[in-house]
Amino acid sequence: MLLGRVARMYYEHGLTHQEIADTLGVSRIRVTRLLAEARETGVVEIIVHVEESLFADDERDLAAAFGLRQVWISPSVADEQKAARAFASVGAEALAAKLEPDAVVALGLSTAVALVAEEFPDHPLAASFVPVAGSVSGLVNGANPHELALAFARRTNGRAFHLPAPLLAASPEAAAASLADPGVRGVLELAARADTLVAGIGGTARGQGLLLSSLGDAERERLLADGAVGDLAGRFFDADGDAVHGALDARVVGLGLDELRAIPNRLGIARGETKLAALRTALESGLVNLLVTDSDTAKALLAD
Amino acid sequence: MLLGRVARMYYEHGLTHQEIADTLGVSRIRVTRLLAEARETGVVEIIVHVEESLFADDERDLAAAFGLRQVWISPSVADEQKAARAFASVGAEALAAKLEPDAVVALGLSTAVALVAEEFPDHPLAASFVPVAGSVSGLVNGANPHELALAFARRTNGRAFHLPAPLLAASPEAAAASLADPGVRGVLELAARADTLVAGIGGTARGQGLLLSSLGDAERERLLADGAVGDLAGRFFDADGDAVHGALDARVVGLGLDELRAIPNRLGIARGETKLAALRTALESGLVNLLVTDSDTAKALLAD
DNA sequence: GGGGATCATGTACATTTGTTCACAACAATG
DNA sequence: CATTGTTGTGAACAAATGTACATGATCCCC
Repeated sequence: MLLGRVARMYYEHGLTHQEIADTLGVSRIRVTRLLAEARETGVVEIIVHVEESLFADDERDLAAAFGLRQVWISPSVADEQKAARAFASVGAEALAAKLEPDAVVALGLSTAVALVAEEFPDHPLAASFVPVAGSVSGLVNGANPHELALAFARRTNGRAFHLPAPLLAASPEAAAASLADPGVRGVLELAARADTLVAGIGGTARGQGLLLSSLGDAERERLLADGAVGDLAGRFFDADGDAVHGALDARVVGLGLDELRAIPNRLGIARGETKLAALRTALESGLVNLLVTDSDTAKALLAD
Repeated sequence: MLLGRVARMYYEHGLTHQEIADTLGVSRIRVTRLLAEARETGVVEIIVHVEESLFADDERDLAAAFGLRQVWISPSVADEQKAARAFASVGAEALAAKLEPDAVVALGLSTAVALVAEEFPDHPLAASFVPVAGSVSGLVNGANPHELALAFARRTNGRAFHLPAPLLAASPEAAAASLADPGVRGVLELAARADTLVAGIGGTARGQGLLLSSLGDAERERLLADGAVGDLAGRFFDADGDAVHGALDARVVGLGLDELRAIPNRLGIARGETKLAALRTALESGLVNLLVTDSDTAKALLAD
């Protein structure tokens, strides 16, 4: 077990990579890689014994300001990749905290949620993961609700459901036909009874979010004219947090805004300046009652 | 709790010192130091999940070759300071493994044992620590048996005993007088009944060990002429592992070699080329039945 | 027995981390 | 009130670590 020896020499005896390489007769780079592997595989476990969360005060303030049940904040850093990972791991922590064994989790389609799935720890909870809307067509590498449900299910030893329908049907009639399908309806009914919703919150900037980016400019303009300020799991809402019913809304195959709002735990996952307006509305109108965001966004939300 | 936030940002979110410093508005150096503090104070705990020890095969071979009950080997590295610390921490591990609550531990005076005391983990065992010989006069920073016993006692919430006598009396008569003192005798009798002896093994090179370095060259020559190859806790032995009785031996205030040998667990702690001959004899003659050494010394001992 | 992919490896470099030093602020001591 | 030690600080440097890329091995499929 070379890996274990390397890990112990490094973490228990404080030798450098080079020293370990010399005593073991391997290259330094190999030691570096073995150590990375040891951390990834859990051979090396690092525990920080701190009860309080990183931004405890901001989390408390945000919860109070918007009447949220709980808030989690990840650290903002310049390095976007790192910030995204930190954000996702805080999201995973938040979801894990709310998840009970055999829970039913409704999943909104969102790149943020997809990242959370990646970071989700391996804990056998046997939960069920159910998409709240159909899939986008084409390759959207890993952000399709079905893959997403699968990723969560794999990590929790749970079950993943598939909604065999497009997120956006070609016409209102086609959407209605999809919804009439027993398989589709069954899954959506299950999603509606979920304990917990996990969804991203999207803004209305051009090209933002999986739904908007699949629309033309004309349709987007129409949405804005109808008062849309953002979307939750594929459903656009206006400045009061009410659903924007229109041509687009009728083509979406998924739970409606009121059905989403009926789910007890509604965990919103969003960060970034472009999402601020949507986020503010979603929080004020109670669309979500649990929030994961980053510290910059939190500060902006609190700066009122 | 700045410390905790820094630790979590670093270990849970993988930010760099600089990134943490920027988000928290402190200097990078401060972050570096806080992280070091977090590791030292145990706020950050690093566990390596590996059952097998570092040099399991050599340990097994050495135990078999010399009929030892158990052997612990620390990694040898060029950096002497680091090697010493690794050695000491393995020594601490070994002693901790053999220590039962309320045990009586006899302590041989040795810099190696002193280092072990430094590395000994804080575990409340309520053991008693008893010197097997008197103190050296003058300042030998931290290697006096009394300080040594205190250091162990502090970390185990145990009791430290003091032997109010010099290691080396001015004359055989003075030594006898010391031994006649009820306080001294009481402590030595307790030491003789110890469950475990922890002692360094010294060679006979000039200036080596606390005892030899306090002698003149003439006395050392005399010792060699009498056949001494090394010492255990202040008592010199010859190539057969038998006591070297002579002018020096009569002046030492402490347990005799036979009394040391009567202690059930005898943990020898020694490493280095200069100690090889002494170590080999001590092992072959059963002066110790438990051994802590480093990998270079282990290899040399096995190369027969 | 060739391609062609995948994997492991090491070199060279970039980044990150740790350490030494000099200085300043403060507290204890004469 | 000077003085000595103690502590905390950051700048500058030295060391350690991580990464991108190039190379060579190995396997697999045709």
